[in-house]
Formats: sequence, C-alpha cells, structure tokens
Amino acid sequence: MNKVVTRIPPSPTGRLHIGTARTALFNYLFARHAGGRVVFRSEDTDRARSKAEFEEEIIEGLRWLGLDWDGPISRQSARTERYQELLHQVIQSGHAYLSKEPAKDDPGREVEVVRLKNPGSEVVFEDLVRGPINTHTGELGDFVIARSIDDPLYHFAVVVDDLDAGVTHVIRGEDHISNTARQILIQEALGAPRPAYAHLPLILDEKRAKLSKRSGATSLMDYRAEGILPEAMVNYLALLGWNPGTPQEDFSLAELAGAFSLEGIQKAGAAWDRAKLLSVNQRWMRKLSDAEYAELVAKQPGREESAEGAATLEHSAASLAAKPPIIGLLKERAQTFNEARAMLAGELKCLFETPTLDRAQLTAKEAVAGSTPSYLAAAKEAIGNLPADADADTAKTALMPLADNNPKEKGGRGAVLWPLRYALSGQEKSPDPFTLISILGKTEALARLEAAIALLG
RNA sequence: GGCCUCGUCGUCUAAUGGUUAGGACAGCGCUCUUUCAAGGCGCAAAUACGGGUUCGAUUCCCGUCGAGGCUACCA
Repeated sequence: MNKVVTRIPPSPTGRLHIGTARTALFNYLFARHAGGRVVFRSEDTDRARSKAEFEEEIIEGLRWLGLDWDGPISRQSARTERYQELLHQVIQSGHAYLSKEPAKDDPGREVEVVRLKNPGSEVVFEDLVRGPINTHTGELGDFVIARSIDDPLYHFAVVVDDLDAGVTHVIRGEDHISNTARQILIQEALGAPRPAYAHLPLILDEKRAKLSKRSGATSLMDYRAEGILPEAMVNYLALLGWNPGTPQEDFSLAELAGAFSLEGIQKAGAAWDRAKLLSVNQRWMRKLSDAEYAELVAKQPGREESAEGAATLEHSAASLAAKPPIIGLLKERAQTFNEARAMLAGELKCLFETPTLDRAQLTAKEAVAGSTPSYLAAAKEAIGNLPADADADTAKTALMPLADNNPKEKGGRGAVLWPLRYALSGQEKSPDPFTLISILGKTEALARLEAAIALLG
C-alpha cells in the first residue's frame, strides 16, 4: 500500500495568505491522519516576484500555527537542471516541441518556447471532493510549458516536483480545478503516475468573492499581531469548509488530525466571518492559564512595540500575573489580546491609577438632592468592616443590603450603587463595584470613597 | 463569451427519500446588573426557482436563475 504523501507548495510572491494557510493545514491534517508525509516546497519559479522574505514569513506563519513537514524544504529555483532534463525528455519522446515565435511581451523579439503536443483528448479525473470531472482538452491547444528550454512554467514544474516527491494526494484550492487537466496531460507525456486530487472550496469574503486584500485582513501574520491565538486560527480555519460530522466545535490541532477526513469537506465556498473567528479566539483565550495570558498580553508575537510601550506592557504583565482577578476580567471581556491591552488602558484603567472624579457624574443618579454623601458614608463604613482581603462576593454581601434597603422614592438601588461604582472607578463604564473593591483592596477603596465624599462636601 | 464548479437560516454547517429541517456565530428580547461586559433563559431566521420521479422530496433527474473559478510565455 502506498504511503500518503501530500504537499505544502506556497509561492513566495506575497505575504502569507489565509487561504494558503488553510490549504497547508488541510494537507497537513490529511497526511498526519493517514500516518503519511507532508513535503514543503517553495514555488519560486517566478524569479521576478519571489522574495526570500516572503518565504520566511510563510514558514514562520505555518510553524506558528503548529504545522510541520517532513524532509528539507525544496525550492523550484534550485531544480532547474532536473526540469531541463525532463523538458528534453518530453521533446525527444515527441510529446513536446520547441517553437520559435515572437515574445508575448515584446513582439519584436523572437523566443523559443516549449509547447506540449496536445493530443486533444478528453481528460476525466476523480476529484475526491466533487466526484468525476471531465475536461475537453482540445480547447487548450498546444499550450506552453516552458518559456525556454531552461525556464519551465508553473504547470510543468509542479508535475515534475510532485513526481519526484512521490506525492500521492494533491489537495488544493478549487481555483486549480481547471488547471488539473493540463497537468494530467503533462504527467502523461512524462509517463508519470497520476496522484489523487481533492479540490477545496475557496474562502470567500462577505460579498462572496474570492478573499482578497481589499476584503479586509488576509494576512495570517496580521491576525497574529492582533492577538489571535494560533489554536483559535487553526480551529476556525479547519471548520471553514470542513466538518467532523459530530457536534464538536472546539478542536486542537492534534484532535483535528485525529478526526480529519476528505468526506467532511464542503463543496460550496465558505465566507470568512470575522465575528466567528473572534468568538473562537475568545474561547481559546479563556483556556489559557493566568500566567500564559499575562505573558501574551505583554508580549504579543509579531507585534511591534516602542521601547517605552514594551516596558510599560512588561510591567503591567508582571503586575497582572500577580492579580488573577484582573485576568479574570480580561478573559470575560476581551476577544483578542489587542482588545485586552486596550481595556487595560481604557475601561480597566481605574484598577491601576486613582481616578479623577467629576461631581456631576457622581450624583447623576441621585433622586433626592444631597443624599449621595450619606450613601457613600454608609458604604464606607461597610467597607471598613470588611476583612482586608475580601473577595467580590463578600463585598457584595456586605454592601448590597444598603442598596436594597434604599426606598424606591429615594432612587432605589441605583442611587446607591451608581455613586459607589463611580467613586471607585471614575468611569462611566467599569466592572461592578464589588469586583472593584476586591481588586483595589480595602485601603484604596476607602481612600477613593473619602475623595468622593470630600468632593461633594 | 467559452469551459468548469457550486447553491440549507445573515454566516459556518447538520440532516441524503419520511425530522416540529438540528447546532454554532451574529441579531433581537428577557433575566442578572440601574454602568459596560460576561453568564442564564428565550425569540426570530433557511432547503434559490420551475418542472419531473416517488405514496413521500433538502436529499434523485432535467431546466432556469444566481454565485464563484479558470480562460497567461503568473503561481
């Protein structure tokens, strides 16, 4: 029995695209599920557009996701002799020929391209996702397979590479369906075996067009820098166009490799849904330990930080790690680490610095003029009786009766709770007052109440 | 235009001849909280259309419409 070999064949002509990452993931999952191999090759035959930095980003990005591959990375640019050898072979065997013709980009110049002698046959291949696909290759004509005898085009290089690597399964985007027939023709000219094909549905944008730069962030690294977890990205990507056939929604990479099969692949294109990605990400963020969480808040991989900003974040991460309740708040609220950082500097700022209070805000919910100071005084007394390390529940038990006992005509709970929360936070939006007390500590909470009372007095 | 592929709630999807067409994300409502989130409960929301086949079609067949892809001396 043939051992499964799949391939990850990115072209280093741009940043790591989401679609490239998902295709790589599916190739990885299929191979790992089958106990086979995945090879990585850089399709850099387009010298003008290929760049080493793009290749580095692609490798870094796929590794970040947790993918790996077997054997060394192969590069098409390093295989020109092999292509040349086989180009000669197909010419000698009569399956292809050299053709002198005017250059496409410059009709005044004559070039000698290699064209495949197209038998014009009907090519039928079995797509593992879509079933049999039939192509009349006559329309293709004698298509060009190399710009010159030593400069192969994509289709030829791909076929040779797959042949040499012993690729058994070609899993790629649906946009390659129409390319398949001509690659099969090249295989036949070469006498190469035909691998199995599986074409994945494309990732679409909100408008159901092929996901492109204009439809939002398409670069994997941008998501990394934003504070998306690799586990979340893998989870989301896998479920975009594939389903396990069970209700399970949370999958680690290892679980995916265990559950993956081509039967679960969808035929229709799948629209990118940022909101869902964020929701998946939040679930994975919540699974992190407090230490891991604090670490990532401070040092998001791929995120550029000014020296000053980095120092500040590092500092807050250290203090964060020591304050699990704050991490609890972040886990409750933030969907990305960028959001978590923004909250630390925004709605959670009152946890780190003494707020500046606004008199009007403090009495905003007052039903009986001038009653707020007495509520604050009562709250202060209750807080004073709290144990030093009171948690939010304890604080609530001690303080809630004050609010509950305030009659409706005097503004009820709100008249008490609002000034209390505002005095502690100085913010229109913040966690509830009991949580604030538990995090701030008794001493700081008392000081803030005193400041509020003084402001009104 | 030609060729190819696809078509279940807004989105990701489950159900392949018999289900009140299920779940998740988003939305909305209630609750909790008189802040903001989170949580709990609930509501709304789909088989593109038209013909067949069948006792019965989301499911099988044909057509229409719609969407996407390919149509390079790019990959």
